[in-house]
Amino acid sequence: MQNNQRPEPSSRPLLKTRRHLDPTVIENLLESAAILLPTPTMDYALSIFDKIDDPDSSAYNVMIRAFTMKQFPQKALILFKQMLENAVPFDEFTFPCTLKSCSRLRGRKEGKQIHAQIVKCGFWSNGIVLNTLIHMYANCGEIEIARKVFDGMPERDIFAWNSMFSGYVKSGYYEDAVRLFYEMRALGVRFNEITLVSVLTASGRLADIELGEWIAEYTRANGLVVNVNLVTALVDMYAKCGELDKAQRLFDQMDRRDVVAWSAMISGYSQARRCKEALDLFSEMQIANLHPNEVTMVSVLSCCAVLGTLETGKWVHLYIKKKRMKLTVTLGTALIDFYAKCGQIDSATEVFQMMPSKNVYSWTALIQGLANNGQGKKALKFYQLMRERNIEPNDVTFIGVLSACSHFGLVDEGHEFFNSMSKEFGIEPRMEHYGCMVDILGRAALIKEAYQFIKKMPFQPNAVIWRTLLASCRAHKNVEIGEEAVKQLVSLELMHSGDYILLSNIYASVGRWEDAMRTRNQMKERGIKKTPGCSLIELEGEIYEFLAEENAYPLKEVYCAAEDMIKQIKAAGYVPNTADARIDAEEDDKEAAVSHHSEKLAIAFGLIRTPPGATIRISKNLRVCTDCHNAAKIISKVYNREIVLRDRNRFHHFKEGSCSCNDYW
DNA sequence: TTAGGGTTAG
Repeated sequence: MQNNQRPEPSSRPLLKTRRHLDPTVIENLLESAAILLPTPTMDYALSIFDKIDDPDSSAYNVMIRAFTMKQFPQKALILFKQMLENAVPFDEFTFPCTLKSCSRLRGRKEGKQIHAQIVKCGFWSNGIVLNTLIHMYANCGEIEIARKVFDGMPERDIFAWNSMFSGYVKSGYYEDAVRLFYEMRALGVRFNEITLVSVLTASGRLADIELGEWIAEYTRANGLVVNVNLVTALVDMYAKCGELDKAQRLFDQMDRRDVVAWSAMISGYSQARRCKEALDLFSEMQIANLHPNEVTMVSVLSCCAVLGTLETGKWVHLYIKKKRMKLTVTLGTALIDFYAKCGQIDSATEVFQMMPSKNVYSWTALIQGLANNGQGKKALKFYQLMRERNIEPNDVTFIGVLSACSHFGLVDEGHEFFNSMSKEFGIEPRMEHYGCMVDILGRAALIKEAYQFIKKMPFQPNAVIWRTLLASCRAHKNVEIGEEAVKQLVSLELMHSGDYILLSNIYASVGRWEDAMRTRNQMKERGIKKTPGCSLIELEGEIYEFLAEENAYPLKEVYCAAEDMIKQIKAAGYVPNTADARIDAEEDDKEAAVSHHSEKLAIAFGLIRTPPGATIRISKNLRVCTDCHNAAKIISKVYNREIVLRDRNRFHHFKEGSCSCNDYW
């Protein structure tokens, strides 16, 4: 070239020689522009395509394939429609990519229309077409149709089997995936690494460690440990089977760890509720210079929510914004849940409103968050809005809705929602929903009604139900039904230390101090140890301990001080109840959940008695729960006191009825 | 031209 300049990326030389009219040349050029050129857009390819007078099937196929590959599935389908309108004949290469685009878009309607075209054009026996058809149906939630196509195939290759496995796994039919794998082996069909990845996901979700170990052994024996996808699936399987040490060891041995491998390991710790370790690993990931993505952040935020590390979570949110990460439904929901659990309900609402798409999880997280942060009316408003948007609620949504009703004494509404579950939505109420109803009635002082409600339950009430009733009896001083609840708990052999404390407090509430002491002594005699419900008050370096259940202060004095504070809280419009403590606690820490109530009493006592400027430290590893939070807010206003509550991770500063929080690690 | 790993609400 004389002028040393590169030619413009156009077809000028071709035009000069008029070779651009040669269809073979045009098609090669189109393929290069659409598929081989590493450009993220399709502008150049489109300009060539538009110059072709009557594009044939091959030209369309190239464009459809390129749009599918470059993540423009919508455009691929538009071109397919154009082919139909322009009567361009489909061939065997048209369908696989078009169906893949349908899968990406979860377009089952479009997929079915394309299926009709496949039958019409006589491609119903083409193996590759059928394989992608299975994949499309399985990905669009039509797993039964996918299976019908699979079963109807005269010959199934590895693609057909793998499409079926991944379909089962993506739809959550893990047992079916495992069953099919055993069938495959019984038939002597060869599987490959891709098969194993899907089956590992299934065995992890089912906690089927036996199958998982078998695959791990197979992987080692056949030298497959070089496959990053397969090893990541193994790490994930071990983590989901509760074998975190094995998962970590395998992760450590990996030569190359990508963002998915790190995310799998972080989520492993997160799901095992080993949140501190998950966050440590997240720091390590950054030191290793690996960039987290949306999926990593979901696990990280979930840990921040559990630990109550507001500052860390806020940093994660800033990072998400700075890196312009996509606010996916999952990520948005994790953010809502994080902010709500840290008491920042306005930020949770803001995130919800920013989300481009929402599902039942996001709505439920917000409703639950609002209900737990004392905004029951708003929670119900969002439920109404959700219904107006035609989002179908599920069983979890109703736990949020019913708990909003209980915080606000909405008995009639509670009944209506409870009845609507099965009538309108075909959801049979579970133990938890009955528990919510008992709580609603109990908080509203309808103790007899709550008791009758339990009696009419269609299945045996569990200890939580009786404990909820017992807590209501304590709040509303009902000795008779309280004793009945205890009788039931004794018969179920599920009496906890907290139940004795509740019964003792019921006696105390009606001035039966001897019975109150007798109940506590009974607990000691029966060797039932109470998790110390103590609060520590840190004042000028000195630590003062408050033990509610011991005789550090006479029972009567502790009780009356707590009662006085509860009156103040009620006067300010909030109804405290032990059910919140139970909701707040870790699932495996029931003992702590129950003792939390006594702790709140101790805090109440401490708040009133301690001098200004004191820091109340929450004992054990519990978070400052909603009740404590609200109590402190109200006390700071009513008693005009500055209060600092401190739990494992945060300082909560209360002043004039509002709160600000700081992480301290 | 078709198949694969990590994520959310109780």
